[in-house]
Amino acid sequence: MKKVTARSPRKAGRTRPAATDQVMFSLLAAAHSVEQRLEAAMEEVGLSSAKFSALTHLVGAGEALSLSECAKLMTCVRSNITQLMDRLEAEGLVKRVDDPNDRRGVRASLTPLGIERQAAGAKQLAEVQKQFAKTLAGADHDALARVLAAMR
Amino acid sequence: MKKVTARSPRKAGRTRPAATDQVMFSLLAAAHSVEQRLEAAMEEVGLSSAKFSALTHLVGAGEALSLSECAKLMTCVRSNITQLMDRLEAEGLVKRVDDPNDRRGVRASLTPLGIERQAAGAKQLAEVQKQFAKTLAGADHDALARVLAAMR
DNA sequence: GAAGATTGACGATTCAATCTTC
DNA sequence: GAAGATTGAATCGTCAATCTTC
Repeated sequence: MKKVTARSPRKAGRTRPAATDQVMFSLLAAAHSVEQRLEAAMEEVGLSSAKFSALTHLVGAGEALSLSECAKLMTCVRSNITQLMDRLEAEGLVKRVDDPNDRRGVRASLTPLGIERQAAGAKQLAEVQKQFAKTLAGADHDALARVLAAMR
Repeated sequence: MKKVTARSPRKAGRTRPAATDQVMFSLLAAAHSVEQRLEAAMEEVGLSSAKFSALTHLVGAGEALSLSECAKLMTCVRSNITQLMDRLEAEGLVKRVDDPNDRRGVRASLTPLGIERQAAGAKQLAEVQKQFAKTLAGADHDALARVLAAMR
């Protein structure tokens, strides 16, 4: 999906409260902007959000995970993981290993390079988060947290 | 891009203020959820967000638009529009017409079916927005609007 | 040479169908 | 038959050529 930009019927001098109908679009636009920054930051270390997410889950697990487990953790469809792992494996960041207990299963195992890359990604993420926090004044930050919690 | 789910280290009883580090992820998750709902609503009338967006810009313009103009309005790359128009044209929602003034140019023209479909999409969008507004209490709504305006 | 559009390739995502193994 | 993984096709997005026309 993406964007869904809505025309902003900004009446000349009006700068005030995002027309109540537009709040939803503002939310989407804000998230989109954050995603862009995040994606750009990841690209600096040769990753994408999807790749970083997969690596992070593997690091967090501390062991090889079956592709199905990865799919569950990333809340996506299995075939997605299959292809994501194809790309990660092609870059030497993970390696597929046979599941010893279940001959149907395949587990994704981090390579040293994968671990290293994940760490680099984590640093990038921290940077983006720091930037994000700085963008929001303290009060706004709390207000946003409260509102988002309310609509979860 | 997508998601970037972060592990939520929710300490037992803690329900409080999304750990300050997680606010950014909450924002992304909230937007993701809204996008899902929007996409689902559009699908009910045989559209996607991208298709609806293109149709809406054409309706708004009130005339055929060059593909470059569409790209500008949708803030995306020209080749994206080429393919989006391919799909819209295949469904009979728009028609490519030669630009009379510039032999390089191609303009996208709405068909009656395209107009009708856009109206259906607009209805779906209104429904999602209504739902969105209802989810947020009045105060939260205003607070969100203010915060998002501050971080734009 | 620059602008308009297309094409081809790839990333990320989904779905439906298939194969192997439980 | 159900679960694990893969494959193939579709959408939506990007970029890097390429072709035609200005």
